[in-house]
Amino acid sequence: MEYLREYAHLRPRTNVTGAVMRVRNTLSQAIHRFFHEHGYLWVSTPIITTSDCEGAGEMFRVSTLDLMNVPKTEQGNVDFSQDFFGKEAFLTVSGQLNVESYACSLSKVYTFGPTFRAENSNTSRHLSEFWMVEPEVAFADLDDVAHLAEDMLKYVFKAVLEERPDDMAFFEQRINKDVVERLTRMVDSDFVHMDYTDAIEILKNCGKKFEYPVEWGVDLQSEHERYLAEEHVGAPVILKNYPRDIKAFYMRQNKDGKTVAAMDVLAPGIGEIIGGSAREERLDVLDQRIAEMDLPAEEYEFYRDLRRYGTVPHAGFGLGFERLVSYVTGMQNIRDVIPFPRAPKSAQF
RNA sequence: UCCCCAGUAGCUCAGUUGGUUAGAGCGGUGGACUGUUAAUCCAUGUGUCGUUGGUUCGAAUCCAACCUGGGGAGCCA
Repeated sequence: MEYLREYAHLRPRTNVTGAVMRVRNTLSQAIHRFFHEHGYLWVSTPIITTSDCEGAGEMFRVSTLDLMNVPKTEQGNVDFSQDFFGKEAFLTVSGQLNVESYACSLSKVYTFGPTFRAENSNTSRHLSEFWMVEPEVAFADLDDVAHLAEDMLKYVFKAVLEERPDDMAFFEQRINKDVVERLTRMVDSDFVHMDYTDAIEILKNCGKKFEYPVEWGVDLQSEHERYLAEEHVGAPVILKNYPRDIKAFYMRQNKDGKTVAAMDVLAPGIGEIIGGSAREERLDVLDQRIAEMDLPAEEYEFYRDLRRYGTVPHAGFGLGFERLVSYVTGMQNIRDVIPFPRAPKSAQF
């Protein structure tokens, strides 16, 4: 597979890539169909953004300035007022902040489009350019979107099993023998929902030695997530209500003052496939968080206005589309489930 | 970005106590033979041994840095 990535004329003609791309197509069609049938509107959020504070890591710069001859201000900084948009611009790392605006007017919306992260992530589950599905629901809480995630996953798994049995049989035979069985099992069984606090207890009492010790308040390491999803549950598990200190500023504070209404869906073999939360709709609480985390408040004005002028409780999540394709097909490397993978030091064709 | 492993012929790989002209299989090419069907037989290999530099009388082999890929970790989806 690594070798094939170097040959753009060959890779798409192989049986593996053909099967992956057919399943990928089925999954994306099924996602749109699921949301459409449930009354969601597809909102295409911008790919170019001038907000450098979307909160999810390094961004790619978008500019038409001449790199050999960059205009400078009197202070010697780069003069972005002469750039194409008259200010700094980047490729988006998430449509969430934008789509929240539309959730608060159209109630049930989702984005499905490319996102870009300039992180130096060299792993089999990260891409620099990947597609993300982000539903956002007004008047929903964390449990609502946890169940939405579960329903959506079951719907698209069922669609793949029904529409692509030939390709799934191929993956079962050649890539991963469990791939059909685990999807079939999941379609008609309830997901395990678990509080972070309970997960910590399970990890502490499981008798297994971890390289990183477990304690309430720590971020779960890969080895912990893997134990929960692969050994303890043996299926995707939904973890909820994480400590506030390890999560993003926009997640809704719980009453206990310690945790935040966040959830992750952990899939065996892949890890985090979905990350979501209830959004903090109370302006004073949000401002307090922005201050605590030392974020530039002036960058979040439109986001604050969304609370200031008639606020609405809402929640949503982000699904890494390629991670979903990886899980469904059993393909181990995420670079093999996208037509033209982009990763650090790698952007051929 | 960190740790580990790998990079030798078109492909898959062998080759280290450092030693003369660096190997095999497959493929390719030329020929022979043939009721073949993964044909067979004979012939045929001057390859920046990933890159750059260093150690040495001598480096594919030892050292350093870098590049690319794989596995793991971090970041996250």
